[in-house]
Amino acid sequence: MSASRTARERARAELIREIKAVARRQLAEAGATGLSLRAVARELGMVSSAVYRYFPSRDDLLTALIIEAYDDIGEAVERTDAALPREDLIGRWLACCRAIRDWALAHPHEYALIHGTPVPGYAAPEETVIPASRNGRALAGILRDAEAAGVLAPPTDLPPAPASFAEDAARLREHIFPPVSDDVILRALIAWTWVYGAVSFELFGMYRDVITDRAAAFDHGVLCMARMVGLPLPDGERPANG
Amino acid sequence: MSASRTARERARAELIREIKAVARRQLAEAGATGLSLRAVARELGMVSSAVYRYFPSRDDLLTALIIEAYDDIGEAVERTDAALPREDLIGRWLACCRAIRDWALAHPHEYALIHGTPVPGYAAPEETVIPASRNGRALAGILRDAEAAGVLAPPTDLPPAPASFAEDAARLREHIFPPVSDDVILRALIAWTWVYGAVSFELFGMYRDVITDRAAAFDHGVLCMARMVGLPLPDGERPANG
DNA sequence: CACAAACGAGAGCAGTGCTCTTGACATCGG
DNA sequence: CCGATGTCAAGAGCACTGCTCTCGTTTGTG
Repeated sequence: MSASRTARERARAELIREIKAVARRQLAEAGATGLSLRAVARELGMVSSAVYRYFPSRDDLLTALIIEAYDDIGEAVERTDAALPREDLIGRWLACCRAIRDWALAHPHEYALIHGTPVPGYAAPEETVIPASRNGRALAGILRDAEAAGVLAPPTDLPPAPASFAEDAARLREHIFPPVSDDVILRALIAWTWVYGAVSFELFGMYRDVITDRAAAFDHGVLCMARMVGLPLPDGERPANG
Repeated sequence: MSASRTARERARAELIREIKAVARRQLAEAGATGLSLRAVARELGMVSSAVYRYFPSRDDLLTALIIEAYDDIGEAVERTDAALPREDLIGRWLACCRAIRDWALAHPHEYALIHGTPVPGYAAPEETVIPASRNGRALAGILRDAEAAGVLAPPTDLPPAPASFAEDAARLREHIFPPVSDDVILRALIAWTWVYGAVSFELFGMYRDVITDRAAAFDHGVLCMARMVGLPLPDGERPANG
């Protein structure tokens, strides 16, 4: 299985790896539209048509890189989460969100690839749907542990989820979310949305001349979102209330 | 002034307008990277090099289109806001956010241009910074009216803004925000971030197989954000509390 | 051993952004 | 009124792109 039989297959797998490695480097330097199959081939010392033996088109190579990027950020978040004590819920939540931001800042072009404008005529294939949900899964796992520990206390002064969300909530509850109310599930999606919105805004320059200490502002937003879904805030961040 | 003197100047202005119109149509159809100077020229019945007399490079044409897009969405929001009674604060807030979403859904490629991945080596020039803040200004205006009416009641169970935000808050308070606390200003920025994050997620397919009734979910998120900044919720959405 | 599949190399097609030169035209000063 | 000046569209051309096709050659297998 893992040990490819023939030398040809081993060479093929190795070459695919090399192509992806070079492509990823070029992607990191020049961005998605700057990724050139010919340039990749040139750097590898072969001719452009040879690359087409391994990736039938430029978009296929791009798709492979997108999947790698999803895996990369997904693994970064999961590793961060796994390194923390399970009972430190808010610490895990904050760390996971920070991991997303840190990864994005370290890999701006790859982040743009997976959370930015889809390339020209490029439609995200089905293969990219599953890895895209990994980060959401990690955050949902924290919610699950919070629910199991009985510490989930969502604020009651927010509007109720719309009735049309009930079916979605039921499906999500079956697959990745703990058995919490529709409200909490939708708020978790809102939080998930915000995290990526904030990272995108920061990366695409929207906070220029607006927010200086973006790391601190990001943490603050993440804690606000945690409060919204019902996670207990750390003592230092809990406001004075009677 | 407005009446250009020579026939040559008039012809030039007219041609610039035509180029931008054709380019915008092509942009709407094929996206940013699908915008081809040669194709624009072809459709206008002239040769590619002639276009360079009016736009020194493809990026300059793109920049012009970006500015137009900012103006377009900015005007859409402001017109929406102006059409509502000033005292209907939450109605204006909701309508403005909906206007952003509606515009983005109607002009996905242009939205991607201004809030998606920056094009390859393209760095957003200074001209695009000012029009980018128009939408934020509209939302801040609602906050201003709410503060003036004395109905701003931000929840107290959220963490306080970090100290490092004080300088930014002071500057923003001088320019576009009403004299409210640092907390409220930062929460408004969080809300602003969320709105665009949600629109981007929807547009880029992140809600596929997650949220079905995206309009309702968007409204719900917008109301949650309104509650977070302290706007009074409409009666129908206010949860039962004592 | 023979045959088929896989392979690298090269030529070629249609397209791109952009530059440079050329010749026609309009505008303005003397 | 006429010539100098500047603007214009057009075309050729450069370097690049994704992609296809055809060559021999190499490699693995029946």
